[in-house]
Amino acid sequence: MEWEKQEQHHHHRHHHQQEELEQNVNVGGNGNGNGGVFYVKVMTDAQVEILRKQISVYATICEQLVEMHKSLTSHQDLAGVRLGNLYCDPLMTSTGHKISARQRWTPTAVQLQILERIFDQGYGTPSKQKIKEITSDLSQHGQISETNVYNWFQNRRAQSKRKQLITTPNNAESEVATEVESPKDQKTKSENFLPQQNSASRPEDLCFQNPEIGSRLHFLDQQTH
Amino acid sequence: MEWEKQEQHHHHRHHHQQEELEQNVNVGGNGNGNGGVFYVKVMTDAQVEILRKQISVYATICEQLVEMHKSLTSHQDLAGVRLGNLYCDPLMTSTGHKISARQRWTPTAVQLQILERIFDQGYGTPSKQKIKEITSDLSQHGQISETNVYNWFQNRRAQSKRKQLITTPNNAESEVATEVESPKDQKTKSENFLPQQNSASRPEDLCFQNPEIGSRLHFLDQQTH
DNA sequence: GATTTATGAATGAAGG
DNA sequence: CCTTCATTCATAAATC
Repeated sequence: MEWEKQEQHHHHRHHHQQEELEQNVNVGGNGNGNGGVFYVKVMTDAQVEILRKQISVYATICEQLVEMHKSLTSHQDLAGVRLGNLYCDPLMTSTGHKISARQRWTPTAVQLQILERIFDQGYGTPSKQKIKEITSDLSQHGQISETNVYNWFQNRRAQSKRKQLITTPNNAESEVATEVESPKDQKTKSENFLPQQNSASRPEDLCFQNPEIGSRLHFLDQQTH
Repeated sequence: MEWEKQEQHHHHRHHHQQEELEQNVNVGGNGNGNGGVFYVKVMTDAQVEILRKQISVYATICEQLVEMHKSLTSHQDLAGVRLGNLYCDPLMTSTGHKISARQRWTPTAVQLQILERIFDQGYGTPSKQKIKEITSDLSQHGQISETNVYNWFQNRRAQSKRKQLITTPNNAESEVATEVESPKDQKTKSENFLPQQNSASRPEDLCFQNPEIGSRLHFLDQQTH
């Protein structure tokens, strides 16, 4: 749609508010020259649809929250928390064919959270003894081995380091179309969505540190009522 | 900000899709006198980006709610709930599933050509220095980052390898039940079953794999079917 | 425009 | 630790 096309034109622009103002003037000033106020739709249907889609995802997350609460409070240490009617295929096909099992460990949400917490506490790679403890703890929340834990810390640290390297080194936002990337993300030619800018726009920051954005939150409240 | 002001002008409207459509017609019909329908860009890029940020904030809030809930419901062994310091990329759930859209890099034709040429020269994964050079070169032909280049080579090599395996099934294996992974076969994700509770405890999976998502704003009606 | 395919990206694991 | 590879997931692009 038109917005996408324009996005192309703005590949190298900066996402500053000044431009927002300018463009807003354009919108308001288009059409006839009379100074009269007419009502324009402020979002296209497609845009609204995108919005709706995303919001519905969050809605579902909230729903899942409820489900999870029920599950966890009713049988907390059950091996499998059944969320809704997830596709939890029992392990067999009708033909008795070999089914490929997931061959690598995948941390459960709870495990991940715990791991992250430990990681954030700042100690480096845990000692072997520590690993054992952690593994023991985590095994309450799913299959896990010491090797898994060890690898996880190794990889987590590497990831952290990498991110820092990419985020830190250049501060040169000076001139020409510095479409600076955040760690991994690329946006480039966005067709459906808006360019995700650098880490400055991390919602965490916005949410907990940037009062301005925070105050804008109620917009969505309006939308969803 | 501007956009909010516009919102003010429309305070009387409801946020229903039908009305969106109607208003769209209005937009098309106003302005200059020609009877043709023209479309104006109704949100500036900056405005849309702000919106995106807001959504992103909600994404984070939802995620943290989920995390918090997990903590509260399974915290027997946990000291306290730390919401703020969770590792979480703003745009992703803790499981790495993307919530709000983040565009992924797509190589331009020229970039692709160059990359292929370098790849064909046979050297393996370029060194970091090489990566930098390549990235630098390619950036003349479009948005790109070193990570993109690195990933590209990784994936390209893997692809090459896969193809070789497939086109060289020399040794006639006992064809009975050994359906080797064909390149398209990798989508059989629903075959994850495993005795672990992994998949079952990840609400996010459900969220994003549910095809019903996307059209409705029904908050808690979402899963009732 | 729904479904399928190709591929960018994320990450667990292995090797050094 | 670092690098590399294998696997997986999400999605852009292609196809129907």
